[in-house]
Amino acid sequence: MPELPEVETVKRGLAPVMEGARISHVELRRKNLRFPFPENFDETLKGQKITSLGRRAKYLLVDLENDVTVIMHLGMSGSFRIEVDDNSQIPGVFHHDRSKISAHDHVIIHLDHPKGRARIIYNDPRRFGFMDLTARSQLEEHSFFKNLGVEPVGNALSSQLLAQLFTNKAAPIKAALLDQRLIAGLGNIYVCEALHQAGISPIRKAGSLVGKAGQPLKQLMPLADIIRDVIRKAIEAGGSSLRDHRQADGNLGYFQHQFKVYDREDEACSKPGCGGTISRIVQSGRSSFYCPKCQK
DNA sequence: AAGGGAGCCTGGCGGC
DNA sequence: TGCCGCCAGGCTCCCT
Repeated sequence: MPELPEVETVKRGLAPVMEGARISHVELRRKNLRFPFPENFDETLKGQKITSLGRRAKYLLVDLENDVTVIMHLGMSGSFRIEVDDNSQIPGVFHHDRSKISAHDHVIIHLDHPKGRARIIYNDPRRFGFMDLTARSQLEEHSFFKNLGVEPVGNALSSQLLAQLFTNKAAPIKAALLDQRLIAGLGNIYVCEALHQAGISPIRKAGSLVGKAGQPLKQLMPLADIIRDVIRKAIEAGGSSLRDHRQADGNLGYFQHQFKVYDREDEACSKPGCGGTISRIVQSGRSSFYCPKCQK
């Protein structure tokens, strides 16, 4: 499920149960996801109090009181669900029907929260997700993080920065925006949506939006604000729920209803007065949806 | 050296 | 109904 807004939504859903809770034990139902779990994964978590949850790009971060951070990535199909005991009174967490543990439930984190017991279950059919451990102080040096670009929400992302990142880039802007070393957290959906709003074709070479003096060309100017806006609105909507994929609290995100181009091949472009038709093309192995009439 | 493609996995869907 | 091929929100490695 996870681009940045979905991971942020997961974090917010898990926080009321996990923050301040103690991990009584961890069940690993297999020895690897995309990568093997670290040797000492379950022992390191066992007995630890969770001090806070965080997020960097599409990574979920779980801080423990022993200054270890658990790094979690949901890949393409990872999700969490929360199950609480009947008598639990954990604020902001509602009781959901206890479901059976299924074949793709790979990790179960058992929690003692001051207001009741709970368990956090990680499910991932395709197993592109992964988990790792790091000392909190070493996080930025970790191989997952050391080459990550700026967060797309927040002031670091500006048209000036985009111009700088795109200078002399021959790659299509679609690929540049998906490159986590430039901007960290964007994925296929939100890149398609942002480019449509900005009226920029995904095929356009990134470097062609930058002037000779390295300044953002007029067409590039609004893109930074548009990206920020798309991501913020998606977070507000609780992310996007494709194929009924649920958030950790059991709710569905609803941003998918606001898609203007993603998965809308052959539909009319929604831009007022455009009259174009949404196309699907493949760029570096991934679908790009765009309107050839108003995206240049 | 940057950019494109294959590979990692499983499940769901549409077409025949 | 059944089978087959295609597609999927990510990321890394390898080849050119």
